[in-house]
Amino acid sequence: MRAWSPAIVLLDLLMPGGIDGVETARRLRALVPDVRVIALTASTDEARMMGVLKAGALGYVRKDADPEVLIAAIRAVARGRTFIDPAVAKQIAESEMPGVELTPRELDVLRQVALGRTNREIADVLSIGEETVKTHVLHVLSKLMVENRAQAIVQALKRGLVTLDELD
Amino acid sequence: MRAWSPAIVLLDLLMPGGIDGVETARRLRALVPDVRVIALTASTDEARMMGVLKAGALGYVRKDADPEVLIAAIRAVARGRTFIDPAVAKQIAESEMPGVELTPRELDVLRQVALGRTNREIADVLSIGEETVKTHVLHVLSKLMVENRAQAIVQALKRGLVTLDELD
DNA sequence: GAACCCCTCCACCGAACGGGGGATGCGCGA
DNA sequence: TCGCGCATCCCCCGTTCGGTGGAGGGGTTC
Repeated sequence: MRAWSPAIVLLDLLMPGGIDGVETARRLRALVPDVRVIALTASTDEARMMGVLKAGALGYVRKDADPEVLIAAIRAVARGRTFIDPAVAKQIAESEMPGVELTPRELDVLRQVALGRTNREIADVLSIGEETVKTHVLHVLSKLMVENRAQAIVQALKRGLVTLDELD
Repeated sequence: MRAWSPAIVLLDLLMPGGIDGVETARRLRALVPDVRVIALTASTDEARMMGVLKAGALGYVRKDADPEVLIAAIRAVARGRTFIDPAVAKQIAESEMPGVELTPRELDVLRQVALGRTNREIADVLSIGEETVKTHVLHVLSKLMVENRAQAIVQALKRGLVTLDELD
């Protein structure tokens, strides 16, 4: 059974009527510590992914991924590296972002606000009226569900609407 | 697959018989400027870390880190933020702390400012007078060499006086 | 065309902010 | 003892913000 020592296991997490895939991975690694698990899944459930990674899987690939991705995963894992399906990574990245949709102009104003500019200054920079700036700012505050520009800045940074690096 | 989707690369720095991971990161970013690199490594070599960050990586995570850390890194990097494995960050934290020296009280006030609180609210939270808060705020603005609280927040974040995670 | 969003602008108001004067007390080190 | 930094408090003043009410034009969608 353990004749092949460091092997790679492509473990299907989709086990409708069976054992939990996460538990399987855990037991597998308990039995054969050197085994390298690549989780194959149809879902992109984040909780599940974390679970399986905790269980010791090195790779995580979606079933509908390109064969190249799977090959890359196998190669990476064979070398002891971790590999996460870019599609999954992307999905995680975009998940749990309470869809704030700012208009382009509102984003312009928000960036200026994050620069610490006053409404008057923003108006000059964007070549619009100060009243217009105030309108945009109020819309931004409303959409971000905050009460003032300080909180707006923090939210913008948290949501990646603005990055610290571009602030100077 | 939207055009602006940030591509995230989990780059393994351990490349025994191959190219230097740092160089790889550099070339990667040269080819695809928008790519966001997370460095995965087994070592905690500080020089190497600085090198790869200089090469344009946004994240730096140890291979033996908890999956949560990896997820957090992906999230942060997707939003354009940098992410350093807390374990690694802690290790190098002692080495350098450049910059401004705020008194403990000023730091308290600064954190409250970053929470978007008004002077009046800060006064209540810290159980001091509003006038006192104003004094501290003015001192902070002066020390950080900024003109208003918005800029103070940005500077505080840049200098690590406050972190995004503790803001809620 | 009607409904709707986005961008632009205006007036008014109270609250909050930034900056300038001060002042008192406390502790710590020269 | 005498500074000096820190923390606390006070008044005054002009500017800026946040919130409310609008209004008009351009664009898309149905």
